[in-house]
Amino acid sequence: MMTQKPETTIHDIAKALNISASTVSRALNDNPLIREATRKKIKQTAEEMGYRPNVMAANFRTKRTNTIGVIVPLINRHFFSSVISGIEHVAYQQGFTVTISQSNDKFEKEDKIAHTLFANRVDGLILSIAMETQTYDHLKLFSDRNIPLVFFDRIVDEIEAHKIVVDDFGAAYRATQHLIDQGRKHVAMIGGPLNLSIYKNRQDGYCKALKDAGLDFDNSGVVNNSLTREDGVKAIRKLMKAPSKPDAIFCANDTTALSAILYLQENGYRVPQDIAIVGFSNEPFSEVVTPAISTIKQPGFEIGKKAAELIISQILKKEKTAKFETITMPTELIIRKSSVV
Amino acid sequence: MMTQKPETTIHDIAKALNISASTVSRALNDNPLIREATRKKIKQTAEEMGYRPNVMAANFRTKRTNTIGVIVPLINRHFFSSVISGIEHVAYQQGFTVTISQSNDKFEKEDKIAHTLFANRVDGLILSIAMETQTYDHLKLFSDRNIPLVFFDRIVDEIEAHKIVVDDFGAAYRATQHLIDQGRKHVAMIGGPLNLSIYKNRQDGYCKALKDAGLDFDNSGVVNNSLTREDGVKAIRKLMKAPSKPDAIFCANDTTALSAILYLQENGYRVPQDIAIVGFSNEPFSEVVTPAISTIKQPGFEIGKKAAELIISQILKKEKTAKFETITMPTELIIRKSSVV
DNA sequence: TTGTATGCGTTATCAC
DNA sequence: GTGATAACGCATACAA
Repeated sequence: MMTQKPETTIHDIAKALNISASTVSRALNDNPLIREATRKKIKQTAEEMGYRPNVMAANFRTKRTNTIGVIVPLINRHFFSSVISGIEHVAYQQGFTVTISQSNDKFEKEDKIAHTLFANRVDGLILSIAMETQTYDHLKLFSDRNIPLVFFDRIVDEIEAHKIVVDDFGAAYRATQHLIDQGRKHVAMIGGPLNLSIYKNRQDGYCKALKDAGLDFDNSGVVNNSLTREDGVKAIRKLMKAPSKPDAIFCANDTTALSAILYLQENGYRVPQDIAIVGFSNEPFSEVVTPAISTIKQPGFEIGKKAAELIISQILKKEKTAKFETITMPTELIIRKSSVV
Repeated sequence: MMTQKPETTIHDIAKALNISASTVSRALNDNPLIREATRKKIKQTAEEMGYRPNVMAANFRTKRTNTIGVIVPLINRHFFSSVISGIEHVAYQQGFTVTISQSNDKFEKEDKIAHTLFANRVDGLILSIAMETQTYDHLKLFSDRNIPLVFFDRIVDEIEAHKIVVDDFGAAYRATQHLIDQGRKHVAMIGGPLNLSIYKNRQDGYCKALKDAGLDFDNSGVVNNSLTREDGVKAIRKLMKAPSKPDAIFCANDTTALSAILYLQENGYRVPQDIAIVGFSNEPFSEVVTPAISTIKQPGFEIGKKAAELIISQILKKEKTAKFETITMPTELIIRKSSVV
């Protein structure tokens, strides 16, 4: 059983220098009221005595934690880890700490995490909601008390907050149009759950592109699922069993695009000659798979940076944010081998 | 300017029920001393009054944050984000929060982060050190004060702590042996910085395999760098310019294995016929690139889970950990097209 | 420019 | 079983 040597506090430093603790506190916080010489002496003594500020005490006192909470569906997913990386990058520069949790796309977990983060008094919350989430009381917890909230990717229309999205509609439109430009007439789609606006928007963009091109939109040409590798296989199988087979498929993510390509190759179809494919997200594998997947590039790192900037600026200015904006980040259609003969 | 309605505290509840705050505190913490009826009444009132515990105050008082700090070189890297995901998974179950930072492989940033996390009084720290890191005072900060520390992947021999590694030596040995088994005689290597034991061990395993096979080890057959995509290109270029060209290359990660494959294909070499390749880590792209990359699978998620379990068990038992262990997680050599004709 | 006094909300130590 | 009280370390309003 070791006896811990007690941490030195500002009082210890004060005593050592025969001054008051408040002066020490101010000096350590670079309060301009303190004379330069005093500050210098205090800082030096603090250093010598091995002083480590007790941030918990300061947080408790100031009711601020300098901590940003982040909830994503899955940490271990390239887009989300890129966003997290961007958030951390900015947060670090600004002296904030980042607490990360993953909802695993489950509402229940998201709900619990939100309550935990709230109880821990994070200064702000950045999140992309779970696929399952349909009610938002756990988020109102924050917005009701003016704790800054920033949504990205999977946003919530019902709550007022800054939101960062990409132009899913436009990107999907361009992707679909690109397939049509290649002379494809039966462009099918593998889509996500429509309660999430990003998937709704991607689907709408796809439909609009078909319509504008005068192609009749046939409902059997769209399969909606949760966009996993396995779901992708089921979806492509279903599409290929339909009476009128597609000659192109727009997939709402790269994972299902990959499923489709692998399935098609295994079953004797040629990609892109028989069936052209476009995905969404530009996963790391998309560039190197054969054929390389045409896709929509989303700037994950930049989205994270922007989200952190938005939340920190809200945290630092005390007034309630008057006007919330929805920021649309640029996307890029990357044309690779999977869609061009 | 909104006036925030003040949070209700245990004192408010106490006043409302004409009892003492300590009783409220105990009841809310399910202290068995409190009579069931009292507890029930208190909890109900707390609920009605919208009571939210002030975790900051409790942390301050108890000197515990229920927070685990994590430092990785780069969040946005599949292996690390998998580990983080595993850590979060276990931490969530056990009621811990996870704070993440990335060192970007810079010593200076790692140092600052360590100090910040320490000041924030994380209950424990899990980390994989930066490539640059050569001194460890910032980590002694923790070990000196018996704050649990768990290393994974890039560990530090000089500090006593639980460590989680994979058998880099053995895995590299098997990978190299596999290449030799394919009849390769000139097996080169693209290695990482040797101050990190994982890369040292991988290189040693490679050398041992050559030696055991009676192949003479030629120093010009190894190029060490920081294993980025670009470094990989430089390395393969250098290897192919050497007087005796390799007919196989063991790469210390999949990123450089990919660099090598792409470079070789562009320059008219066939993989694996002319040159066989094995990587390390099993990145998501490795399975789907053509040819698919033979590689060593590291259980990132499991490593994260194990790290979290180890640190939490240390946090919960108050005594100083007497005996530290180094846990070796299993790896698997996945043989794909890049190494087998 | 510095010092004094107070309180943040909770838990822990004593009492009763 | 419950209550009164102190203490955690710091920041700040106010005083000097």
